[in-house]
Order: sequence, then C-alpha cells, then structure tokens
Amino acid sequence: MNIEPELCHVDDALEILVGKWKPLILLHILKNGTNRFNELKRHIPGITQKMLTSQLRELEVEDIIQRVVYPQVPPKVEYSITEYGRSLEPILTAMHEWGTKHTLHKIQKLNRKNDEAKQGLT
Amino acid sequence: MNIEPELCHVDDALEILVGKWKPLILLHILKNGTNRFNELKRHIPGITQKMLTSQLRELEVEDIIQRVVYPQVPPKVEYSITEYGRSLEPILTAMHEWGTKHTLHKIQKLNRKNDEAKQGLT
DNA sequence: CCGAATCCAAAGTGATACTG
DNA sequence: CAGTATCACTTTGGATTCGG
Repeated sequence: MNIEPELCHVDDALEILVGKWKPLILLHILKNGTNRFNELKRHIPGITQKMLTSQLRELEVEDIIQRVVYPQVPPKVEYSITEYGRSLEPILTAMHEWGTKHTLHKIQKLNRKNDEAKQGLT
Repeated sequence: MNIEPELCHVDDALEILVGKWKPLILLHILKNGTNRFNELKRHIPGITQKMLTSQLRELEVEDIIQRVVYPQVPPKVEYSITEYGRSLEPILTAMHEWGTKHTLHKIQKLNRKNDEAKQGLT
C-alpha cells in the first residue's frame, strides 16, 4: 500500500461514505433491495427531504446506486444498489463490526473511570 | 447486522477515520512505527501544526494512538499506534484498495464520455 | 520542539415553504 | 410523490501569532 499523499486512496473511499446519512441510506438499499423515496424517508427518522435528496444524488453520480424514474402520476422513483456499489459492502460490514466493538470499548473505559472516582471518595 | 439508526455503529467507526488528515496520519504511524511530531509534519506535506495537533489529540482520546512525552529540553514527543488502534488496519487497507479501484472507475467513465463526444463530432 | 489561542472562510446541515 | 429553493446555523479547516 502506498501512503504517499498523492497516491493514498483511502480518502477516495471515505468521500463516498462520508455524509451524515450516507451509511444508513446505503445499508438500507443494500439490505432491503429497491426502495422508493418515501420508503427511505420513513425508515430513516430525522432525515429531511433535502438531505435525502442530496445524499442520494451524490451516491448516484458515483455509480453506487441507480435511480429509476417511472413516468407516471403520481411520480414513482426507485433507488437500488449497483453492482459496483455492492463492492462497498465488505467495508460497511467491517466498519459496523469495528464500531460495535468501539462503543463497548468506550463504555468499559467510562466504567473504569467511574470506579476510580468511587475509590477516590472512600 | 442491525441497521436501525440507534444501533448502527458504522458512524462510530467513521467518526474515528474522518478528518482531512486522519487517514494519512494513522497510516504513517501504522506503517512507520513510532513517530515524532515534526517527523509526521515533514512526511505530510501541507498539514499545519494546528491540524496535526488536533487530529492527533482526537485519535489519542479514542485510544487509537499513544502519546509519550519525554520531559527534556528541547521537548520530544512520540506517537505510536495502540494495540486497539491496530485493529483499524484491515478497514484502512480495504478502503485503500477500494479507493484505488474507484479512481480507476472514474477515469474509465471519463474516457467513455470523451469517446462519445468525439463520435458526436464526426 | 511542540504546541495553544485567536480569528476567519468555507463547507455541511437543518427548517421551512413551494412545485410539477 | 418526489422533489427545489432559500435562509440560517453549526462545524471544519486554515493562517497567523504567541508561549513553555
């Protein structure tokens, strides 16, 4: 692996994943298959239409997801993962597992601190 | 994998990795072992002292790296990876590989566009 | 040598209202 | 239903200066 700043491509991968909602959106489309706009909106509490739209666009221009518009009334738009986008799954899975361990690590660290504080009081 | 917003820990992993210089800093410490402050600064062109300091602090409070201060004049501070931080290596490697493929993907896409533009001109 | 403090610009995010 | 548009707010990153 070349870690020269000009040749290190970790940032390129991060650019795809970074964004307050991108991981959740990606995982939903990866795990649940094709999704309609409002379907995603319902399953991701707190997200605004603006954010959902912009994050979907960014994933689309990088060929991570596909956007299919059905020319009908009322409108219907479906989002699905591309073959290319599916190649991100191992990374997402690895990060999810690491993240789970990390939250545990933080809790344990916090507990140690609390214990020490109690010791100090006796 | 649970992708409910409250239980999805992908973001927890991303928080560690995100930051304009964190991947580069982490890779340097991972690959080159122990590093002094100015050593890192030299190897990461363009980074300012403020950014190097702040990014190192953030990695330190998450127990990803260790900071050892030698009480001497002139000061000497060494940074090294923790056992815990080393567990991030597979993720960094996976992202680096994916990122490399992704830049290729973008170049090919660009070439196709240029070819189509040429076709249109003939 | 290794920072901390300050100030400033830019980017990311959110609330709200409007549209085909 | 699936978006746009606009404005305000918050967070990040960078330049510069000062200190132990």
